[in-house]
Amino acid sequence: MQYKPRDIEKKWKTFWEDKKINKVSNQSDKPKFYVLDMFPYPSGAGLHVGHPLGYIASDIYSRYKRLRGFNVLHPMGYDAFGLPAEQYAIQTGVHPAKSTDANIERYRAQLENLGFSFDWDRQVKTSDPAYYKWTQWIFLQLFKHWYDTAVEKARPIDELIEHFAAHGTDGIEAAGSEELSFTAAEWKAKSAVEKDGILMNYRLAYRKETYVNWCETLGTVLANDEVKDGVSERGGYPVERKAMLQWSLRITAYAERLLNDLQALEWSEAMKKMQSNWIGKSVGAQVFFEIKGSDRKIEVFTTRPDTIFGATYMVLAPEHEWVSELTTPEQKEEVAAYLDYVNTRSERDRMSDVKAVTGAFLGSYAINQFTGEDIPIWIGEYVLKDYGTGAVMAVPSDDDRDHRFAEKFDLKIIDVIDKSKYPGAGRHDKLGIMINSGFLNGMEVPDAIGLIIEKIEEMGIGRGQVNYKLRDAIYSRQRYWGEPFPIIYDQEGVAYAMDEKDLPLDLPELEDFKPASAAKSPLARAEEWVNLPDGYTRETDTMPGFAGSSWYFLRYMDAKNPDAFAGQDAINYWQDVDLYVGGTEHAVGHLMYSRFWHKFLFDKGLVPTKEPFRKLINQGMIQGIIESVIYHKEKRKFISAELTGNYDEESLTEIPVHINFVKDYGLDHSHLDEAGIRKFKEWRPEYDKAEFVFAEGSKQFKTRSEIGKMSKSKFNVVNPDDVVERYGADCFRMYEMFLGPVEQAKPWDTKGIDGVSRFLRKFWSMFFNKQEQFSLSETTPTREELKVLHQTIKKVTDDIERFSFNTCVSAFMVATNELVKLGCDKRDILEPLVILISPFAPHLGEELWHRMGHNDSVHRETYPVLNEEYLVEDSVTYPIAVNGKTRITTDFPSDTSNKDLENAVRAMPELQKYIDGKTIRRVIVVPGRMINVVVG
RNA sequence: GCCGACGUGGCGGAAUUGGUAGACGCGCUGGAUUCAAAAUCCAGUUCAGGCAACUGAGUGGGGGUUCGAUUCCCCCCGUCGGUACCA
Repeated sequence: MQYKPRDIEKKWKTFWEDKKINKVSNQSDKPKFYVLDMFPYPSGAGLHVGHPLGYIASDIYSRYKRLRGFNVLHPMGYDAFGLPAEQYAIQTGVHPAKSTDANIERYRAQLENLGFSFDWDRQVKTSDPAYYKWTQWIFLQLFKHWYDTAVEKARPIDELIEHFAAHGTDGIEAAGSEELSFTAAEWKAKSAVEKDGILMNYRLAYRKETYVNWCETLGTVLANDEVKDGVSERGGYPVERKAMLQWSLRITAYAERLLNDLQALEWSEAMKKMQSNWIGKSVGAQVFFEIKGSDRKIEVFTTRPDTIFGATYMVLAPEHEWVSELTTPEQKEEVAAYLDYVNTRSERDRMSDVKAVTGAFLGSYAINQFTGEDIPIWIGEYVLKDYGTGAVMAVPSDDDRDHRFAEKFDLKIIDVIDKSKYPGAGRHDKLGIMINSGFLNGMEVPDAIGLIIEKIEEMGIGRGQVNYKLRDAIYSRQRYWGEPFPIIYDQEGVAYAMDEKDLPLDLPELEDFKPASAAKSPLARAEEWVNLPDGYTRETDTMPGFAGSSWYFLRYMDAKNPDAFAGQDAINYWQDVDLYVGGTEHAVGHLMYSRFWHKFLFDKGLVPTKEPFRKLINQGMIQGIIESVIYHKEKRKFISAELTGNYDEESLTEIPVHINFVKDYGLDHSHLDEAGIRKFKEWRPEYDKAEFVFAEGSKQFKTRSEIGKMSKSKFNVVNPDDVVERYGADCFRMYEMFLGPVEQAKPWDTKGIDGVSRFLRKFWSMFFNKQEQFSLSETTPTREELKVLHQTIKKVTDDIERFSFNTCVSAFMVATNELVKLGCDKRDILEPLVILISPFAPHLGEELWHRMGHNDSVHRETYPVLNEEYLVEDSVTYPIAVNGKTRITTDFPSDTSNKDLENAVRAMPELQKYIDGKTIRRVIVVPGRMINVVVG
């Protein structure tokens, strides 16, 4: 009987569906286990072979946990709002909801094809009004809360208003954009607009002016990576920095908790480090600098207040609000020119380009109260508006960037730290002895920091402060395809929350998805929707991608609940995610926002856990091979890749070519042969007439190959459906695991799959006799057979527990090779083996299980028990090394003592030639492992 | 630039706590089976030298710790991910 995956897989899929095998209940006597995958964005290119990698791993783990007696939640859904669908709509006029639903349907079919044990009744879709009702609801809660730093907890905004009415800002410790101070009487006297402005300073969801990359021609805001060299990547239109009034979330209020709670998580150290670096806690001081001839004081944050005697100038971010005020008439022209330049630079450029030092002098001076000197005020692109206060006191002697800036513009440098006692210490190290620093002279740096902060506080010009690199998240998008804000404004622009019982606020229907004029979201076009009868207007921006994905894992717990984002019973049962599997590309963004939302819901008493994701496994990307042909733009010829050295790189361009046309793709000698060139010309008729230039004497037109993302635009997408069609889902699953460690990135190569396919046929054949009939022997297994079985149980179990699925597949191969060699056909061996393999190859396992005479699903079985007795060895093979180099191997009985081993080795005649007259200095015996003879 | 990860045969990778480097699979070579092919099976396969026994080298490069380093430490190179509006 041949192994026919196509028939088997279809049969068992139906069986599982009919018997509701994958249905998960929120009530169970079993312990719970929640396994979560990062849900996909349903792109138009469909699922490619890279997507399922993590899903397969988590599915294996889920099925394994079920066999071990857990009630396992393993759901799937779609991150359905996003830019690509909107761009597609702009190009084609197809409504994003329509294209998204079509893509979801395709994803669903592709996912089902792979035999995952998802409980599809819990599927979520972030663009579904029944879902985003709750995204909007959580947003409103953020809007209605402020963060009380005294109790480290979010509190209702009404309590803050009451406090203001009774005591003003007195006794308030709150996370805010800036520090405010007023009395109760002053509060009461304020207008509605003023009160709105003040509350925005405290709300966890608030509006403020922020800078964005604005592209006038495209009429839209661009992401940093859509901007290349100051112009838009699409079309090459100019991009400028523009201030816009936008919603933000006050994630900074939670910075300390986000940092501290990392400790208890079972995440990789690398991941925790990335998060903590992103939060970027630094301890230092806030200092106000007086400005000569002005009442203004410039606020700076510095981690090195000890170096304040060396602060010889100041640098403001070019966007700093006082730039124009502090610019003197003589400097006006220069400053304006510089601001024009900075406007064309993306934040990324400004941070990474450290060699090109740029700046402009404003003409004004601040006063360094410690040296008493006037210090010039500059602007420079290396100071970013949203980092700290957007202004730095520059200490060229102890900061690299300040140093480069001072050298370039010939500014004064005063050495304030003598590092001679600490050879090897760099400019940034907080080490050395203070010099040229008045009362600090002679002190060690750490002591000086303490004293200067005291002094700064005493002088009333600042105080010790903790600062975070983490910035509040901009939450507005001028786009159509996102959650509408449940916010309305009165004629004066005061923001009000919509009534919660009117949620969800549905997206209005539109014909045209292009941005509206004057930097407005497309929603501004839906005038009837925007303008309410009573004169109020709706917010026209929509929420960003991370809105829906910041809480979706909670919705799965109770996906259809109409009365809450999830019912309290369900949340109390499932608690949190035990295992979260997803890509490192989400290491900071998504994981940080989810943690923030979760903590907020925890403060509200709506979730019982402080952290959403207990354990995190990062899956590496499966990359594709990008093949391109080299085209000479002016000569309009294609150049074989090995000849490009003869041409100016500027005149050449790479044109991606479909990998199916390329011979030996991914290899050094990847090329187009005659047929390949013909296919290429048929595919891209615009190049029909172009000449192909070959290397002399060569018939192969070489292509350039590189490893990169699989994407529609690179024509290198490999669809799992095609692989499944040919080899079966079980083979695909095992092959993806076999490729290598889940965490590691690796290129896809379909060629190797034959090995796994051969293995599955071999495994299958163990259950059949020579007449190809299903046949098992009921005789008692030999010790040797039992050893193979129990070694495999041990290896596979250990490896699943440490998420090493590639070595599990190897273990199954090894076991099969050995059992076939032993001619084993015994039920007592093969039955446990089928259970063991069923998480990896669920259809194959089910088929064999039923053929063995069982009626219930193998996936409801109990995991085989390891018996260590069968693993005991009588003898150990010792490698014997001389000076660390292995020379011979010999068997010894397992219970030989170290002393006996040493004596036996010393006496071995075959070892003498390696000792070669030298003396044996030592013999190192590692019991059960190896023996090393040290000679010299 | 900054933060993080990775680098082992022709290829994907294994070596779990510092203890036989290359498990398992692909590919390749030779053979069996076949009219032939596919499929299957057997043997070999890190590199260099040698008919062989064997000898030497070898885990991106350089240095260090150790009886012993793919594994630990320092420096360098390369690739990938993130860098706040791609998802």
